Amino acid sequence: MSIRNPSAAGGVIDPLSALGEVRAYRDGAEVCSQGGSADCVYRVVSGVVRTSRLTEDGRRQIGDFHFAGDLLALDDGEQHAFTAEALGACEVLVIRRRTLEAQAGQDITVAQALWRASAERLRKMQGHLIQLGRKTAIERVAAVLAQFAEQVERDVIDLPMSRQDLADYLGLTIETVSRMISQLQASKVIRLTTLRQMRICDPQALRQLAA
Amino acid sequence: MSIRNPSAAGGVIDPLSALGEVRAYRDGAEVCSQGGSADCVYRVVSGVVRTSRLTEDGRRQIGDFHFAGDLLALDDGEQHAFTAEALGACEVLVIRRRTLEAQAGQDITVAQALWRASAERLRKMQGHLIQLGRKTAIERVAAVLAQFAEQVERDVIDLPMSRQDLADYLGLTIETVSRMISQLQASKVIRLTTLRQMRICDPQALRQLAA
DNA sequence: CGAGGGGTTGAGCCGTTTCAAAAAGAGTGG
DNA sequence: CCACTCTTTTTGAAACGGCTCAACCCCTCG
Repeated sequence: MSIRNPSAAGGVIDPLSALGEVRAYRDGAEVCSQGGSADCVYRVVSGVVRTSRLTEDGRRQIGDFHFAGDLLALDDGEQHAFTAEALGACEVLVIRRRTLEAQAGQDITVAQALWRASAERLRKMQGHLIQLGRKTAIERVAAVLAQFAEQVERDVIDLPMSRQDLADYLGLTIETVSRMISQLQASKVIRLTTLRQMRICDPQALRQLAA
Repeated sequence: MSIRNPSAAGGVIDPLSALGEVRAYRDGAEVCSQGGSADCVYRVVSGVVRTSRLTEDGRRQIGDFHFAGDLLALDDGEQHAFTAEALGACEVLVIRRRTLEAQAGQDITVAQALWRASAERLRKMQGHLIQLGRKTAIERVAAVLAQFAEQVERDVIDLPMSRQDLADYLGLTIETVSRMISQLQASKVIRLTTLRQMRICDPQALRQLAA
């Protein structure tokens, strides 16, 4: 979530950062590719990374938007199940999987960090599952906006992703997302300042709509 | 998935079974409850367990159907995010979370088993996510049936769950699930022997439909 | 035999998608 | 700074897939 450096927060040296190198990615750059051999694990240092998966016939589902501190590709076996791409400029800590596994075998704090990170991903994914399975369009859009607002702890949120990205995250079409945003604006719950920035005018109403 | 005892397969003694006790549950019995304090982790020994989550207004989403060997509640923090219930008679290995964490701190094989189990859940959940976000009703139903058939490696599959369970797993209504099953039967892809048992007549067509 | 619970089927409705076009930005070169 | 183009977003109208509501069926059980 929004924890920048979970381990450092407890006064402990972050056990992961020493295991890999930080790489910079520019907007749209591919961090790893679906189907590619999964020999690395990633942690977002700065910026936002989107993970997505393509079906054979071209339908896309976005797994999540990952912010600083989030670990990626924990779930992969032989091959990456997801493509990860930078939304805007990003820095990502890249760790070789073998290095990480070796370290997890020696260092308990590493093993626990991995387990905890996996558990957090699982929890987030469960929420996503309910969104897609049981919520209406307006609920999904309201929920994702509320989530972003909570993450930055502000009423003004910047959207690093396109409407298409939002649609593919929410299991909707771009048109439906656009309509829901317009609807939220019409009912004075939010107000767009630019296409990619909005102000939550009525956070309570937004949470209510998110159900 | 269908791995009965991943560790024993490699000739190693299963590191988890010694850490808890096996309990028996009868049909419909609750293994753990959403919102209840998450002080245990579970592994299905025999039978099928369904995990589900209820929204405040009563909508239900089933997370998964868990078969022998599957670990449950790995994802939970303070409270269980899901309710787990027995579908038919079940045996479940119940392990205290504190015991497990302590053991994971000492025994690398335990820590790795946990990580691997989490990774597997994560992967399975990603598939589920695409189903809910991007697939049509017929594709979802075909996919879950194909999945069951693959699991038991037979063309005759027993459904331990009700139509309502299937609907809540697939993000559909009971009527739609029923219609899709009828449709599959009309097109000779499957054939119901009883309400809860069917024969896959054309496995290839089923996979095709699952997309 | 009657009651009750799951499952199926039908008709009509509604929310989301689809297709199409206009509007608003963003980027480029003069 | 303005014209021009290209892309993204918004809006509109119509079609469609899945949902809702309701009746019916089929078992099981008492």
